[in-house]
Order: sequence, then structure tokens, then C-alpha cells
Amino acid sequence: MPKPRPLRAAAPSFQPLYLQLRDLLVASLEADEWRPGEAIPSETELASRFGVSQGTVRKAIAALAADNLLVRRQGKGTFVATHTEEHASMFRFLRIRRKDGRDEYPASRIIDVRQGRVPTGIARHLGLRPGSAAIRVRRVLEYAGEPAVLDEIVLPGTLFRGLTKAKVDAYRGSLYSFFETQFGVRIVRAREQVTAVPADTAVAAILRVRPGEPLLAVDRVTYTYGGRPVEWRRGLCTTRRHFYSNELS
Amino acid sequence: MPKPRPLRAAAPSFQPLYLQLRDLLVASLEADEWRPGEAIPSETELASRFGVSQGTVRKAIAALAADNLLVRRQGKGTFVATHTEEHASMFRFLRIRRKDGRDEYPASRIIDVRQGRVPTGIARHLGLRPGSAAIRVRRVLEYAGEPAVLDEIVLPGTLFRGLTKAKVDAYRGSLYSFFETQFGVRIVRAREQVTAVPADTAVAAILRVRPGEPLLAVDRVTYTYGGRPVEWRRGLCTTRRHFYSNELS
DNA sequence: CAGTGGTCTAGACCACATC
DNA sequence: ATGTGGTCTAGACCACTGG
Repeated sequence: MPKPRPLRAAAPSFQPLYLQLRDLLVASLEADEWRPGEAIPSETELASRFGVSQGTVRKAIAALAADNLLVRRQGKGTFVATHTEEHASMFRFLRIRRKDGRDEYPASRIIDVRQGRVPTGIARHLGLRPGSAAIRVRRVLEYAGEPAVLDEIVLPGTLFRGLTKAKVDAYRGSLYSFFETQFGVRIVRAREQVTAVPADTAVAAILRVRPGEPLLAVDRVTYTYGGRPVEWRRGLCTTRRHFYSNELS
Repeated sequence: MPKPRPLRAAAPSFQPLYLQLRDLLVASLEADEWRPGEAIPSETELASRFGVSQGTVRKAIAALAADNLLVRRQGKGTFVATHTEEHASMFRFLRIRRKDGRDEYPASRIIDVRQGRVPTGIARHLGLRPGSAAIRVRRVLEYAGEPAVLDEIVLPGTLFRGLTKAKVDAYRGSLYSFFETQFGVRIVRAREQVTAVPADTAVAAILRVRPGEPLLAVDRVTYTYGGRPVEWRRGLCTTRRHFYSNELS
């Protein structure tokens, strides 16, 4: 005898049960019901809680795991994805690789952090009103002491209130780990647009290249749950010893 | 009562049934049992043929559909992926987009096709012996009549015997569609490495930019079933009106 | 209408992790 | 030994497609 299906009944649309459940789980993640790194309830627990079968829970979780929102570990449980212990997928949001193949994680050196207003043009990408408060971070990524990338990062002031150079400098770990633990902002997705530009004199000095030398300009908009943009950045990257890598399928 | 499981019995390793089945299906694809664009047998047919349940067939097919080897269409069947009718996913292997957002498909103009020996350095990427026969194709991609990308393409002579400029020129459709229909070479995956380089005078003339202007250099190795490389190419791309786009998650 | 893939269920068993 | 996710099965029903 089939069980009653409260999820289906509550939603007039024709969305499959497991997708409705997925959206409910995302809502729970947004509501901080389970924190990054923690285990969510077991499949059987969720099945009984939502009144669906374990197979339906499994499909919902599989969809979220495919989007890197959850991580499944056999025998242990299903965990909320986190940027703080990502030594496995360290290069999920870093597509810059060394040509010689020696891929240690780069060091990040903060140049400055400034409060101000969001630049016009960037406001649109972040869904902000022109003139809104914003924080601008500039930093350099260094591989084995050699500067490779100059990042300029623009953040909405409302989400990152209280971000200072001292705090970033004090933090050990990636920038997105910093966002997650210190501001509760969880990065889940990004879109990048890459162009080639000449180095101006200021950038050339920082990256130790000749002025005019071609650089990759990697423009990125980063999103949290629900496709809400939370970061804009431009990375200027020398490709003397590095390249931007991508897999197509 | 559980059925006998011949697949499991035949394989001493501890690979799940659906992965074994997936590999068998890939073998059938390689053996040309089903051609690109054709439908493969229905789930129930495959289930009875291999002595597994429909659910197991479903998981195997889902894995292949996730890798873009098969395409599922509800109510119609499961089809072998093809490059010849890909107006839906036209940009699967083309990451160059127009900055103004008007994304028609570019025209391809062949410059020349030459028989010769594989350049050292590229031989390694293609898994070829140094000095092997190779075919070199140069072409320009034009958006609305304006040249944007200069491609240099190196192909193993053994796989593409008989490829001439006349044949490419006569073909209507994408290059990978040409490979698929004329040579039975099916592209399924690629790896790209992007750097920034200055335009030399010859390239600058073709792309109508100033010599020394920064270009994207997109180096690509393309693979068929089983991870066998079948194409090397370098695309030089002006980013005045275009960019290289990528999604991270 | 029949045939296809898509969803959902229920239950069994397996492999892994931990105690 | 227990609990977790992973696999596999069998069957029912739904949604889409096309004759």
C-alpha cells in the first residue's frame, strides 16, 4: 500500500518528489539547520521525517552531492560541504595550475582592504544598488614565493560587515573558508570570463613582469545558495609559469 | 528470489554491477553496435539481455548520460550522442562567447590542410611516436564576418587518412561532426590549458589586431572513448569582443 | 492506444566505519 | 555488533511521444 505523500499534496506543481525534497533540504542548509562540516540526518531518518521512501531521499541527496552542496561518505554519513577542510578538492575554485605540474597550494598575501562604495558596473553583477557599501580586497597569490596572480575582490558591505585586513591576515586557510567561518557566507558556484590584457606598470611591478606583457584577466562572479551573487573579483595572472586549466565533456 | 548474476560472476573484481554494465555498453559503442544519433535498446530490453534489473540498467545509462555519451529523451528512448545535430548544446566544446551576448555559431574558414610529420612535443600529447604521420589544419573562426580565433589543429594521420581541404570545405557542420561522420572518430572529452600570449605579425594580420596585442592561447587535447587522444589544437583568440567562459561548482 | 523513459516504493543484502 | 551509505531487485504508476 502506498504511503500518503504530503510533499506532493502540498505542492500544486508537477515537480518530482525528490526535487521538492531537495529544495527543502537546501532551505534547511540556508537556515543553518546543519552547519558546514556537520553530518545531516541519515537517509532513513530523513525518509521517516518527510514521509517518503529511502530511495527518494537518496535521489534528493544525490542531486545535492552532484552540485557539491553535500558530501557522501560511505559508512560515515552525509556531510554539509565546507571550504575549511577541502584538502581533497583544493582546486575546486582555483583553475590556475603550474606548468611544471608541481601543484602546491599558493600563499595569499593581502595588499589592502578598503571600505567604500561599490564601483558602477560591478554593482550590477552583485545585484547591488549603485552607491551601496562595498569592501575592496587586493591580494597576491604566490607560488613558492613567486607572485602569479593579483586579485581585486569586491564584496557587499552588508554581508561582510567588519571585515578588516587584520582579520584576513590572522586567518589560516582559504578565502572562502574565511567567508564561511567568519561571515556565514557559503560559496557554492561561480562563473568566470577570461580575457587577455596587457600588464600596466603598477601590475607589472607587483607580478614582476614587463609592462605590456600579456596577462590572463579572470573575471569571476561567485554565488551562494539560490544563485545570489556574493563576490566579484578580477584576477590578473601571469602565464609564464602557470596556465588556466579546464575540462570539457 | 534473486536472479543469477552472470556479470558479477564473470568479473572477479568488486566493481558494482551497474559500472560493469556501463563498461559493456561503452564497448558496444566503440564497436559501432549503435551509431551516433541512433537509439539504443530500451531499458527493459537491455535488462533482459544482460540478466539484470531495469534499475541497474538505469544507473548504467545515467552514468553514461552524465558523461554525455548517451542522451535520454522521455517517451522516445535513449540515443547515442552525436555532434551532428547538437543545436541544443552547440557550445559544449566552444567556450568562446561574445561580450555583447549575441551568440550565433561562428563560421569556419579553412586556411590550409597539410600532410606531414607530427611536431615533436605534440607527439607526446597524442600518444604518437616522434615522426609519425600527421595532418595539420589551420582555420579561422569568424563571428559575423569578423575573425576571432585562429586554430592550428594536429591530427594523427592513421585516424584521418584522406582528409583534404576540399573535403573539409565541402562539409556543412562543425569540425567534430565532420570527424564523426567522415572518419568515425567520436569526440567525447577534452582538456584545455589557457595562457596569454602576444600576437605575432602573421597572426595579427589574420585576426586584424595590432602585433603584440594580448591573445588567449587555448591549448586543447581531445579524447575519444577510453581516454585515447585524437586531436591537439591551439586556438589563438582575440578578446576584444569575446571571452573564454567557464562555470565552476 | 502502446511503448518509452521517469518516479516512487519496499525490502534485501553488501561494504565501510566505528565502537 | 551496530549504523551508515551503496547496490540490486521487483513492481507499480506517471509523463511524454507518436501512430
